Amino acid sequence: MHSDVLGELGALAFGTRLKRLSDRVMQDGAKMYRATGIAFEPKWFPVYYYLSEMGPRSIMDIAKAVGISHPSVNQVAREMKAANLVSAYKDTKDKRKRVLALTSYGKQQKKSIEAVWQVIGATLEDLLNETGVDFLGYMGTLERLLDRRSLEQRFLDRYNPAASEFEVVGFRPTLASSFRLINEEWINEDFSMEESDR
Amino acid sequence: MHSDVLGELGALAFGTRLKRLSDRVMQDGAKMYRATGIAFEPKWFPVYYYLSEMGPRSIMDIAKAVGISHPSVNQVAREMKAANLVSAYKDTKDKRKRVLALTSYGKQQKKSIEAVWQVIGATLEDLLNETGVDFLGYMGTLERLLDRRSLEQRFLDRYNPAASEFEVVGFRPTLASSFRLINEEWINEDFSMEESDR
DNA sequence: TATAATTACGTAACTAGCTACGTAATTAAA
DNA sequence: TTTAATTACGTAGCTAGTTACGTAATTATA
Repeated sequence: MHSDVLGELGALAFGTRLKRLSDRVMQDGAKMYRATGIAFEPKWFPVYYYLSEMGPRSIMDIAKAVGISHPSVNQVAREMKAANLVSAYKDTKDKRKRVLALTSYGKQQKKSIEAVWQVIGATLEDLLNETGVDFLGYMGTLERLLDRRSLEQRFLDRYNPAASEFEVVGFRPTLASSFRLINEEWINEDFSMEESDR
Repeated sequence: MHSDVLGELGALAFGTRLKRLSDRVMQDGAKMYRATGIAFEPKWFPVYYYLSEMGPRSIMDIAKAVGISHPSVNQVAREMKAANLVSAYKDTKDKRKRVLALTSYGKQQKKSIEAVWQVIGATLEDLLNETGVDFLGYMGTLERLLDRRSLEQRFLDRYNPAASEFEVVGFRPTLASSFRLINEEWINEDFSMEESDR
């Protein structure tokens, strides 16, 4: 499809490819819901599912459980409220908390939504099966590896090993500083602009 | 880390998890560049790499090659131009086209950028190796499967098989319409709003 | 060769996440 | 029991992509 420069690049292009794949899947996800005519959006999925399984929960509970930031939960909540799927009320024990719950309409919709989920789930399952491997399982492995030690931390340990907990050999500390130096000169660069700006 | 409701859900949560993982990797990607002090952003990566390998190329060429939309390329181009990494000029043969090229400064920066890429690449390679499987390879398989037949198409064939090319058995066509019906009633719903709105 | 269709591009507005920051409520510490 | 630290939340504004749409240039067709 795309001639795909990214394939050649190995691990370096992992992030770019992952994002491209994720964007593709999410876009088609939205199209799938739209095709069914159901009033539901892909980004509501984790919050709706969590509330329907666990009952009323606070904003932060939800954020932690589904792995997104609390402002995102808030945003989703506003939209789902507008669609009459959830309502919100203050926790009486802890007045800082705002608790979300499915409305009766929200609960009642579950059957229809689950029917759509069933088809989407089967579609994805078939796709993943076609890879011939346990892709979801490997993705889980990756998630757990990053839970243990973030990509940033992994990078920093390698980039500036002197600052690392276990004081590795080291001729690297200079590397970090040299990048910084290289980068500070660019201001005095002479450069030749071409035409066409729009 | 997150108690993770999504793991239980199997293939259905694939998109959500993929996005969450991709967001995580891209965020840390930005942090890695920042840590080096280099004036470079993750989203410039595919465009910069493509131009440095292929020489001057038009907006659409780039968009197709790296698999993003042309407005995105445009946006990236504007930023890279502001950073003096690329310049743009009209194609003299085809005046619709605008061609991007690395500036002399842009070319000259390649060594420093590649030094950073080397460390990022090694970090990612180690991470991926820790999964114990050829994760990139499986991701490639998935990409190719979706190139052949999009997720949306796979869904539609299953959801409304009558409309499919190969006229499958079928008691499903009704499914699509029933969803639509269910969904059109919701306007007349009675619903009980609770307090707390902010 | 005139006209229709297509292509390349730019702009605008939308999406779904994020960080940063401020405020109120709760919990811990002095 | 004051006071300090922490937690929960809301708002604002950023990010990196998207779709939709308009215009100019090229290509194909009648």
